[in-house]
Amino acid sequence: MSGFRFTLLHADPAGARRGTLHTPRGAVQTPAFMPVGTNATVKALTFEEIRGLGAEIVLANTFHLYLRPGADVIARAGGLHRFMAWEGPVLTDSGGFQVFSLAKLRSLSEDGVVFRSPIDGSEHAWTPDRVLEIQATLGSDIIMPLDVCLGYPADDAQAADALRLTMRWAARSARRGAPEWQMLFGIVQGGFNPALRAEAAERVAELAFPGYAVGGLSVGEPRALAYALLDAVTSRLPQGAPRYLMGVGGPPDLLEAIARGVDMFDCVLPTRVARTGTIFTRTGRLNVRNARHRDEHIPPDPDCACQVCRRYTRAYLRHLFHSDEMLGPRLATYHNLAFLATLMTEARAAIEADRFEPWRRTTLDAYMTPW
RNA sequence: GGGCGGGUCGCUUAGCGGCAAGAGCUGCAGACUGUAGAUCUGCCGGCCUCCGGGCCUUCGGGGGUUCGAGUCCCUCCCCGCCCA
Repeated sequence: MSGFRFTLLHADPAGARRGTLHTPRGAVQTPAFMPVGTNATVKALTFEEIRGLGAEIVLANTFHLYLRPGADVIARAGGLHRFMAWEGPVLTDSGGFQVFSLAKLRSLSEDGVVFRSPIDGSEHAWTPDRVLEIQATLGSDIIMPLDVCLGYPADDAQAADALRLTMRWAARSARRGAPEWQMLFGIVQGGFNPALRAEAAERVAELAFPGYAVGGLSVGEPRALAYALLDAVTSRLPQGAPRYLMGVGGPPDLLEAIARGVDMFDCVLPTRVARTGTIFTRTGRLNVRNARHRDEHIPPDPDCACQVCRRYTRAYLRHLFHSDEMLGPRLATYHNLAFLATLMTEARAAIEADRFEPWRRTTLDAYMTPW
């Protein structure tokens, strides 16, 4: 794992952290939001645009790319970065989440999972080792171990079972380790019981991963519960390693999680909702399709300085969406990602200046939409 | 002038004696958190509602038959196609 280093630059008294994750493909300033490029594409945008809007790292998906076009194709292309023409760091998800949410799970055993492809029904067997091997073939920078993902609700017995298996897989993954040019994170699961989460955090931390992910949150559980679970986890992770909250990306959630010591995020929400016309603004989310925007000849978010907000209007975006023009999803996607990039930039500045809490409160108060 | 076909929610249409009346589109809203350009949900004649429903006005116009008519009959108007 040469070339990787996480530097904790500053910690807010309340717990928010400002850091830099150095990778062989560039540094990532944290807290950071990682746009999701499941199929080796952040839907609707080019990577030039992704770079331009301020993203320093993107997520791609092992599950999807393994099934199509196949990790071997990507390897022959010269690796994921060359394949998709993104020179910055890439984090790949292990595919654990997708095996449980998208595939037809055939069996779950000590050795791994057997599932059917949602694309062609073909059967595949994944072990923790195999998943690391696939990610090595893909050539991503930060990789994740196979884990067991639960939906909400899940009772403690289920969560404990899933956690035990996830932990044994984590131990196997840690033993195998990653090539020196990759960074392997550990994943903390544990369902919806704070005590179980705390135990999971401690045990994953014992495996001494260079970074830690928190999985299985924002899957339908009450927000207050998610925050409590997060508290239980981050307080038990080593200070010197980056913490990555998987799958979280609503603006208020990001601020709450940063306050709890999270450094990295990924989420499909900003890009997914953008494709149906929902955009983030400093006063909350809004749907540009709505009739009230028909004659609003103002920027999508008047408080945003992104390329979209500098050139286009709500009325125009509304027209694009109503006309089913592909530029609508493109502009909305660009704006939402730029919005989060800016939000992260502001959060970093606030932490550095020891004014994260007041900044967070002000920002949350202005952001009226409750999610 | 003659022969067919047709006029039902903004559009396209279903309906063939019990109908405030089905579908699709549009429209009006909502959902989406390790991806889903997908999809799903609610509303879409008016008024009231204790949300169970209640009342009123509707299927080109007028008249009629019938307990009951968008549906059957007469008549007028309009549209499309064909023949002259």
